[in-house]
Amino acid sequence: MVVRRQSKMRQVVYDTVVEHPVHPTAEYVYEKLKPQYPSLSLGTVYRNLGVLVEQGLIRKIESLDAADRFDGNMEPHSHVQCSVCGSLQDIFLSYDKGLDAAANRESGYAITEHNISFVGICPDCQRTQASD
Amino acid sequence: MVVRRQSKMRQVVYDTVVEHPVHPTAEYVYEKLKPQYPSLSLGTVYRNLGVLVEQGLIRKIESLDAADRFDGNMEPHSHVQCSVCGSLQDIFLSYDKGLDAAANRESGYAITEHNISFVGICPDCQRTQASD
DNA sequence: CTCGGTGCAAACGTTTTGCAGAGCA
DNA sequence: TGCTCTGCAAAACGTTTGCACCGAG
Repeated sequence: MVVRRQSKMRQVVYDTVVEHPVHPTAEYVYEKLKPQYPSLSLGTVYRNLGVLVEQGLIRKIESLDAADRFDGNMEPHSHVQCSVCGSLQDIFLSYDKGLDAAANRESGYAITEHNISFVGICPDCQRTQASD
Repeated sequence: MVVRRQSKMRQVVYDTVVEHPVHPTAEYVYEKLKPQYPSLSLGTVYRNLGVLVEQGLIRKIESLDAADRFDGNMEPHSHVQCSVCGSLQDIFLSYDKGLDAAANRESGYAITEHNISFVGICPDCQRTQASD
């Protein structure tokens, strides 16, 4: 891998992902930083997110939406996404190695990891729907 | 929902998804049908895949690749994708309702479903790598 | 001075959409 | 006839990339 320099932009991109409670999209990171760094470009955000993922500092997670989201919490954990409003939250479950073994038995694939993603309705949207 | 007509194109799109062992992308379905239906357009394939998903006849599944894939098997099951060649295969595991309950306890979301996706290396690629 | 980082804009691959015409019920 | 389906092409969308310049080491 290429040796990376310290970079201001990469640092603030990283901080934004880690600090933000909801796992942000690239677009969100861009919008968030733009006021403070008016010269920032979206390409740089994508480039730095890519570098950070490659360095194992953040993870890319899929979501119901089209856009990728990024997660600064590297502890193994799952996610639940609200099918109504799209909000995404962490779920911490113990990693079940038995699933990998079972999957290997069935498929012959050498399993390296699994991801469990939940779909549901968040507390806020439950309230909103109840009061309809 | 709008009342849908029977449609030849929708039928053949459906058949292609269901019959194909590997879960095809929209592009693949298009390429597969084009020789037999030269006037077919990619827009129609996308539209029909969308309608079929909406009708619950097929599922859209995420993959490591950029393009969505579609799955004509509606039994609840998981998938494993090869991180080397991208091949995708079904995995049948019993649905563990306990996971949904645990996720609900942790997040407060009303869980409607979960998906387990495995990443691994397929038998073919294992052989190829071993012989390197 | 060298090489990585950046901004900008163009390009990319996938998917959606507006429109006018075709065709089933 | 009415309404859905279709082909076509353009556009939308998230993302990547080529380029020239900037700046840290």
